[in-house]
Amino acid sequence: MLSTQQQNFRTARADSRLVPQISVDTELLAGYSQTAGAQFTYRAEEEIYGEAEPAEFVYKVVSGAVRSYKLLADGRRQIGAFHLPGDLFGLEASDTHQLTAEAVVETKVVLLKRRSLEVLAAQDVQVAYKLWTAAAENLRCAEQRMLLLGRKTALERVASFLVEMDDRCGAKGMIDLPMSRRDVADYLGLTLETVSRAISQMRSTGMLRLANARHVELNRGKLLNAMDA
Amino acid sequence: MLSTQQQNFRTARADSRLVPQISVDTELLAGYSQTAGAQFTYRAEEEIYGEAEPAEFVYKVVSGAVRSYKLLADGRRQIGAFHLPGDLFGLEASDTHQLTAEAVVETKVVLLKRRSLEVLAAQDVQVAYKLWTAAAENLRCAEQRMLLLGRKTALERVASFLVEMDDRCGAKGMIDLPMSRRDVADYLGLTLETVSRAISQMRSTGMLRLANARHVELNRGKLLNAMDA
DNA sequence: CGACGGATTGATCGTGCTCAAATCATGTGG
DNA sequence: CCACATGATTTGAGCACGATCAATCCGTCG
Repeated sequence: MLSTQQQNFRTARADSRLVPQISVDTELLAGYSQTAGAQFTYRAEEEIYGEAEPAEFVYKVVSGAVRSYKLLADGRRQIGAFHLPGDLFGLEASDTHQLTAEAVVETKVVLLKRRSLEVLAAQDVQVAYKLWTAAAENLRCAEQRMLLLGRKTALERVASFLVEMDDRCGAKGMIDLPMSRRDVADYLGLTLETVSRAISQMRSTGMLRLANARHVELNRGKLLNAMDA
Repeated sequence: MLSTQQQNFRTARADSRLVPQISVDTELLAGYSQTAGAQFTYRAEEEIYGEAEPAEFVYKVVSGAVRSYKLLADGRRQIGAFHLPGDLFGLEASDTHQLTAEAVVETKVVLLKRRSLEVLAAQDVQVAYKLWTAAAENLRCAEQRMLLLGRKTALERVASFLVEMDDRCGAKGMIDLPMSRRDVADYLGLTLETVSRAISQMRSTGMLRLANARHVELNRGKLLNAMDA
């Protein structure tokens, strides 16, 4: 089911303003190791939790990739975030999850009981403070995405996405996308055909090259011009 | 310059899942009263702070309305949130603001030094915890808006907006919009003409009535059907 | 090799945007 | 009080970007 390229998507996270899930790891995982350090592996396409389910755990991606999304009644889907190795997700303040989370490819995560995290936060100001900055960082990414979804053209959206992924992955200019064109489309508020056409157009204008559909080599200079803020 | 209807927009906040800025008031303002309780009034259209400016203060709306937005280089604007009486805004974890904030109409705010809030949070777990839930609540609203911006039709967006405003205002089913059609459009990722047409269509199908352009009476039942999730 | 799912490309359609004009509301000065 | 100016809103006409429907193309795996 899994291509090797998909399985190999586990590069180190680079520092970036665009990274949606934050690395509060230090403090959080100090407490984390005391409480519940279960590692778990989800198969590709497997659901991790559903929207409106009780938020029992917080997750940290070890390897693989996760998509968090919302659905409308008729099946329209908006992916709110992709979670890559190093990212935390499922960290709600409310007691139920706000989005559904699924493994995009085979994905290893470590689990932390939300309850114990809250206890920790109630005792340790450092942890509580980190929870705040984590949420605030996610909020900043969401604000950036609102600008993209509300006001950018298809080409700008795809360019922004590729640059974001490049920033979040290891080798600069070389991206192994773990997700399908449909996932990208649902992340950017487009259709998969429009995403494909945008990528083809970028290829023809030398903004990028494709080793295959999932492996992209960026010409960041040209791409950033097409991107706007 | 200001219509009386605009000045009168200061209804009490109702409890709602859609409210973007949260009421952490209790704890925060306990600390707040110790530190800096300056009240300030901004004229309509006046800038409160600019994107990328140092985030020196946190604000709480007393009366009026505030818009927070981002711009692209060519002037396209995405309003990330409207802040109504009772809402906090400008509460960043980073040391610079991520959006520009402007008074929509004449607006009274109370100011709190961000620095003193951080000091407070470092001492008091309750405050730090409240900061987290505040940011997380904002994040939840942002996730909801991403679904709207990425996947809803014009009609659904306007319907969702009106219901949101209704939930956030006092008298149910009666809304006094403080903002122009252009502001609404930039909040919903549409043009002002499309917003106007959507409202006209809703009027003709009995979903709402207009006393004037800014005063809307909703038929929530019919409206909610047109809205989807 | 053939089958399958994902991606690309093509042709056409439609929602929402653009450009433009008419209408309405509010405020000003005669 | 009314005529007029101004700005916001509504409405109209035509267009364009991205969606939809459909046909290959390609890579992977049986």
